[in-house]
Amino acid sequence: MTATPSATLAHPSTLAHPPTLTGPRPAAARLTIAEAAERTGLTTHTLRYYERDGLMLRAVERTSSGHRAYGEGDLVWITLLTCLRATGMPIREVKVYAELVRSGEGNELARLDLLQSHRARVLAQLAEVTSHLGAIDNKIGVYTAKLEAAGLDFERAATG
Amino acid sequence: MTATPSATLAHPSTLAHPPTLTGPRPAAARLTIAEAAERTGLTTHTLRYYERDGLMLRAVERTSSGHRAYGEGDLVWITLLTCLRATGMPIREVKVYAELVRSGEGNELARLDLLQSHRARVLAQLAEVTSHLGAIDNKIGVYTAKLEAAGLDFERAATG
DNA sequence: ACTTGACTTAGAGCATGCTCCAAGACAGAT
DNA sequence: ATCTGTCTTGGAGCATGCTCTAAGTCAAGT
Repeated sequence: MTATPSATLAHPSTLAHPPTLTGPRPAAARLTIAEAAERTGLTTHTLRYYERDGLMLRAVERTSSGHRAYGEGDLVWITLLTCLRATGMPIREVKVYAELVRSGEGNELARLDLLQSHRARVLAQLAEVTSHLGAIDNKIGVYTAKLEAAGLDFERAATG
Repeated sequence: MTATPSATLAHPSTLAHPPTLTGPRPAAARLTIAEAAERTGLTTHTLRYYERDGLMLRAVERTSSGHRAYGEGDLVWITLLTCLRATGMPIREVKVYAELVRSGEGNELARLDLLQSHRARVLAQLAEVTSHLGAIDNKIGVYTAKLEAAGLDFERAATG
């Protein structure tokens, strides 16, 4: 389980030192897809699916044997994806955002627009859910009162 | 367009007076499925689907020609369904709730349990979304600052 | 009588977002 | 050398929740 010297990238979890890379990334710890899945809370299936579907900024790096090697930047990006998805942004739109980021600087206004209109939708949805939750709370109140009354009756009957 | 006397139920929207019903419901205004759809914000397709799928407390009444005639109670129930669905309760579980209500009094505790655990899930989800929204807000802040800085640069360049 | 329009049904189709499968590659251990 | 475990791929499958279609019924209008 020691670091094996390799011209290309060996299996990430076996590396004590970062290998020499030909890509544009600086040396950093790499994770297998299983490790990335654990850190992000997604499944390996979902990670592959996201990459296939164009949600990643670029193809994830590979080891010499073709296995994915996730870097810190990948994890940060996946975390953002998770925020967007968890707030209900459809994959289609996440893809648009990814394309904007991928195409480099100069479109910050477009990114901001996208995020802000998403934000507005999320706020609207939060308000809607909260309001419907209020109605459900009322219902809960009705049943609670009913059961409390029944409970008192029961106690009265049992006591008296 | 006046009320037509009928032994059974005529087309609801043509009725000036409630017809005599053999069912257990008291006389009340009845709505066509299109009207019910408009009032509830659902589509006629969805209303039929909900009924087929067992989400209604009982089969909706019919006119003599077999058309659905929604009563006040139906609309109230559909409103509750909408609250549950809009807060993310799966149809499967709405069906369980409907079955509890349908089976009459005596299971108020079960209904309360169901509603309360749903409420807990909704609160958890609201918290999660709110937290992720915070991360998105940060991102928005970053882009806003960036663009403001660029705007100042632009103004400086244009002015000086 | 005929047209129009809203309704009926069973059942098919679709959008979304995963989730899983089968066949194969490869590294490390025995 | 072979076994084990983790990975790879393309593509199929699935759960949810509608959404729509086709063929037909019916009542009212002309």
